Amino acid sequence: MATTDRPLRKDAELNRRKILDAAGELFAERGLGVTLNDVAHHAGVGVGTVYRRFPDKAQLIDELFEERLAEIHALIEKAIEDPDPWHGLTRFLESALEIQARDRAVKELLFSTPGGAERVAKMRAQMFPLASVLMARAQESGQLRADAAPQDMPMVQLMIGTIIDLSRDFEPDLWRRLLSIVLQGLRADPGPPEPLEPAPPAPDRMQAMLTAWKPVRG
Amino acid sequence: MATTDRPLRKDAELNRRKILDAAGELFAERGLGVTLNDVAHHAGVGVGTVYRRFPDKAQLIDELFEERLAEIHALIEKAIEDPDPWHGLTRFLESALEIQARDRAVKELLFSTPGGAERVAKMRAQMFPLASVLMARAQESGQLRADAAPQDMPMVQLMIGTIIDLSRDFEPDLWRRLLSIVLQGLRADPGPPEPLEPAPPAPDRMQAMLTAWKPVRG
DNA sequence: ACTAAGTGGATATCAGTTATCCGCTTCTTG
DNA sequence: CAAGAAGCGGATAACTGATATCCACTTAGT
Repeated sequence: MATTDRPLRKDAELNRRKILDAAGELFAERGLGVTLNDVAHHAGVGVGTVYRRFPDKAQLIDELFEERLAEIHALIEKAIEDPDPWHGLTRFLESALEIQARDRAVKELLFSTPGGAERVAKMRAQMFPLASVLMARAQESGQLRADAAPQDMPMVQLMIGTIIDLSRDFEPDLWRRLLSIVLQGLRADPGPPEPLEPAPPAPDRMQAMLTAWKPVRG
Repeated sequence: MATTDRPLRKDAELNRRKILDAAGELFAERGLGVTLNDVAHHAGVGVGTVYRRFPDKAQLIDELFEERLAEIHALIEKAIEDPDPWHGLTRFLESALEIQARDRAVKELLFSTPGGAERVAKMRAQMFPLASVLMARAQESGQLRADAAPQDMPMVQLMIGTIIDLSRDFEPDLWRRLLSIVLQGLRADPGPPEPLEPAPPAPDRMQAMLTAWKPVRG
């Protein structure tokens, strides 16, 4: 749709890249809520330039995240091929969540359709059967509890995503601790629990984290 | 501060109650984001009346939730007295989360200070040592894993709170399923897992839930 | 050197929230 | 039962914050 047009002027193409880069950075660190004015400023161009290049925010986002989503898709396919099904499952969750930790916008893209991005919806639909396979394998090998369902996967991602958002600016690895707990709870054969990875933050830091937390939009 | 003034006129006092009731309902079902105009309309009075009675939203909230928070406080004190420490712990989490499920505003109050409500901060500070006792007891009895910390408690509440918010309008009890998983992950002596409580929603209902989800404010 | 393409950023527009104002109504009390 | 204080409703002023446009000016490219 965008690539069939005749080539942009050299400087325009450069600005286009600057915009895309700036948007990527800004979305990653502040979420999809950033305005195109912010993006323009951060890219060192005028607002007009951004709007000339991208009809609206949704378009820009679409273009920007096609690759990022494909990345996650690839992750799950790789996880299915892991010889140890449980290991494949946990590695997938970990790596998907690492992406979420690095990029605020990813969670928002995966778990809501701000502008009605149908592309994302399709992607999710594609991933579901893959997640089913991933989990089925871990169940057959007797490692994942039998009553876990593929539907639990996005829930876990969302729950841990909450911790990621909560602690990002204070204790960026804290989510791993909570993920350990959840994974422990998903085992079919829970032996003595493995030690919880990062120690919890000191009570006063917890306090700080909690008061900085912002609730969801109604 | 408010009670030292001379008594309100009869009709004014009545309206005052109507406003408080309406606010309680509205906050419960839509969160703290509702406007005082909404509250006024829902109470069947004019906006002016609300602003005459309450200088601003924060004041209204403060007044409204003093009791609600005390309720949670009482819950944890009761839990400490439970003869079975693990049962006390799980019952506390369940009942606290039931309140969150019933009332959208509670989570926002507990886990953020929108207007700088110091009262809430104090309350949290009071609860922390109680949570410590609750958990210590369960650890001494060998039921709660030794490396769990009181700091994990609010995290769990937040994580499950996410599921509550996600599923409230579709599958209001779904959070219990995820709580089961987390609790399983917190046991020191995990035998064969207990069956997961509510079944997961059908895939298409999951899809609906996820696309309705709104991300946090940046 | 000429023109089509591109640029910046002030600004119009829109939406949503908070809070005020003031003409009118209702209580209260002497 | 009068009179004035207290209270009421709700239109609307004042903000805030975001999106998107417009147009005088600059630059690339033939």
